[in-house]
Amino acid sequence: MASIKDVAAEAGVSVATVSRVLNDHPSVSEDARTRVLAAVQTLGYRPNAVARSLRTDQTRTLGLVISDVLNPYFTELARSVEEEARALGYSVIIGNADERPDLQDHHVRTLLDRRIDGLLVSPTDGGSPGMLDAARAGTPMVFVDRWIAGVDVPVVRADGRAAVRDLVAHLHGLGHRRLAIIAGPAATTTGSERVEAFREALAEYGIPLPDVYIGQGDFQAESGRRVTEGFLDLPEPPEVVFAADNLMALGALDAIRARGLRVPEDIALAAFDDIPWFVHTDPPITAIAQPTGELGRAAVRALIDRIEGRPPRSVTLPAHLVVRRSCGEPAPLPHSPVTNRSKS
Amino acid sequence: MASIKDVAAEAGVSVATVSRVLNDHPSVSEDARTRVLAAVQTLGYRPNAVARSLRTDQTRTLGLVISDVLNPYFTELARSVEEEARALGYSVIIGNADERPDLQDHHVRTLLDRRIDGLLVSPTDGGSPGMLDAARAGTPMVFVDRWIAGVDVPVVRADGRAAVRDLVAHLHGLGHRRLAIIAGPAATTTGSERVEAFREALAEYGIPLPDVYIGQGDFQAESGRRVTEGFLDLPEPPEVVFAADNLMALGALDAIRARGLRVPEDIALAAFDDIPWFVHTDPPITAIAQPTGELGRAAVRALIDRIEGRPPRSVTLPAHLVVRRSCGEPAPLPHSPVTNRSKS
DNA sequence: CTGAAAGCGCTTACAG
DNA sequence: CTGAAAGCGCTTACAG
Repeated sequence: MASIKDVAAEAGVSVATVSRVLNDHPSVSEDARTRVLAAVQTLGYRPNAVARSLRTDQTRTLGLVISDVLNPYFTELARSVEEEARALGYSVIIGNADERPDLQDHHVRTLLDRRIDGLLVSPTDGGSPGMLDAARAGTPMVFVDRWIAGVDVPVVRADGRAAVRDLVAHLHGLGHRRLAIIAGPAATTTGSERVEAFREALAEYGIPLPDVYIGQGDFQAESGRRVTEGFLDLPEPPEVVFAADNLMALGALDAIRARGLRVPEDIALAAFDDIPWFVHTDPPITAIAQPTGELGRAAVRALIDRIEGRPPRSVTLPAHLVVRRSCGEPAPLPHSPVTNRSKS
Repeated sequence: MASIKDVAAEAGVSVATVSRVLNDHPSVSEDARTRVLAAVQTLGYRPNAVARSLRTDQTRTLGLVISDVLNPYFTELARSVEEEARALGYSVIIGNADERPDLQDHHVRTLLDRRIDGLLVSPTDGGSPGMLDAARAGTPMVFVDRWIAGVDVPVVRADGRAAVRDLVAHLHGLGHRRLAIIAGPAATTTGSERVEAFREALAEYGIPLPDVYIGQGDFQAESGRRVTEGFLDLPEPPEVVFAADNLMALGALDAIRARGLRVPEDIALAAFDDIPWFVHTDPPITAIAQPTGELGRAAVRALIDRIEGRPPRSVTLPAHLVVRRSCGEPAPLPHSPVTNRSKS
């Protein structure tokens, strides 16, 4: 691979001059510029980003540590992050934590070792040691979607409270009174906040949220299945299951279907996070949609502000309810009346 | 951030010695080793990967350029790639081409500039200039899923021919005779191969594949919608639509539903690539499943073999048919008999 | 406008 | 076993 020395030799100038034309430095003669450019052409020269980074102490790279690449929500987030970063002249390296704190830590460390300029993270838990260290060490950092309290890092996220309230109103209007939730890990903000929002919304209707109706999931499909089975085994199973993310909703559907039950006739289902497939599931699933693309872009802007010395701002955007048929409305076709469980 | 010099000073040795203990070089006294390790501890020292890479001329990083992150198939592929790479001591940087040759080129260039040790690519088209250059320049490279003819690069992919034959047998057995396909870009191998496999399988039953039954898509949902609308507008619309990937199947469903038609009563649907949601769509979708995880792992192994000087091998794994209900079997419940289109 | 030189943080022959 | 020194490929004051 040709190096800057080769280009300098080919163009008959010093490496300093080559570097200057490559970096658009103003004081370069027109003659030198054209000769360097020609040499770059003939040699097919591309600057070594590793060397440049070592010298300038910046990589123009952002790290993004997400909780689960297999979750369409994060994959969409990742896409918008990369897009905005690219538009602003940065690359992004994604680390997938798979909802595992140890893996999250692995990626944070690796990313920091590579000297990324800043870190975007959606923490998997209360904060793995490596992440906390990074935050304390002053690494430019922004939390997206999930965040950690007590750490001085800007947060870009969606507020689902109003949407959850709308959801509960919708469910209440349909006559549902026994509502359960499949929660995410309590150590994660989206895990606990969604439960709290749900509890508060229920309280407005005088409906309690008993512990047996709070299933502990981990945002992955398998946990949705397990928790739902537990709900269905209850002496008084819930009429509605609200999954705190789309993957656990998938697991819930698996469990419900395995029992030969139907949605929404036997049990209603709603999910946090909307995905294109929810339109085509049987039945279409009522969900709370986040402005995912906006979140990703805002997070990148905040992080780059921080990196480039401008004051970063936290951003909170509203989520909204998308009503479909999985909770019982609008009066689904009354097919296959034989069910073994009925609403209260 | 502490550098190797700081550690050396703290431990009272030279930087060479620090480097040796960090790299497990045998000739270091026990005493020096413990002092260095202690210094590393107290300073929270982490080696600068950028400097190390510049010096050793290796980054222990693999580049993965995929066609579309929003496609669950690629996201699963990416996950298995990262997993296997991590197990073998490598990191991976993902570049998302969004099915755009120009973006693919951007990522290949950026990755090469970063001096990744090897490149895994699922080419978006016949080969963008940057990619071809890289292959010719001898960059360690392996094609996954899609490949480019005439380039001497190992290929790790699935062979869907047998599965497509099984699919056609299944469709023929259900009485379908007018079968259409939503193809991927002809410039991509999976785009053309799937059409050819389909055509050959149909030929075995004496069924032709007229041009009007070949819709040109680009592997993204919107094209599936557009092509399907075209099919439905035909004087003699097909009885079956086979989408060459899951995203175009999603678009097809959107289009079918927009017309108020039902699957499979009015039109059957099958897809290449299986995803968890296909179990829960209305109706569950018959699909051809690839051994995605295996492909990702095999591709990483081949690439690392190449990087580390061992002869890499191309790998072809079989895909298989997963029959569900979207093509008409097993005799779906006869609900809502009022349809405006019937089978031949 | 231009070049020689220092230096970013490492690793690794080389000499001892 | 250990350290001084060179060098990876760049960028950037500094001097001219």
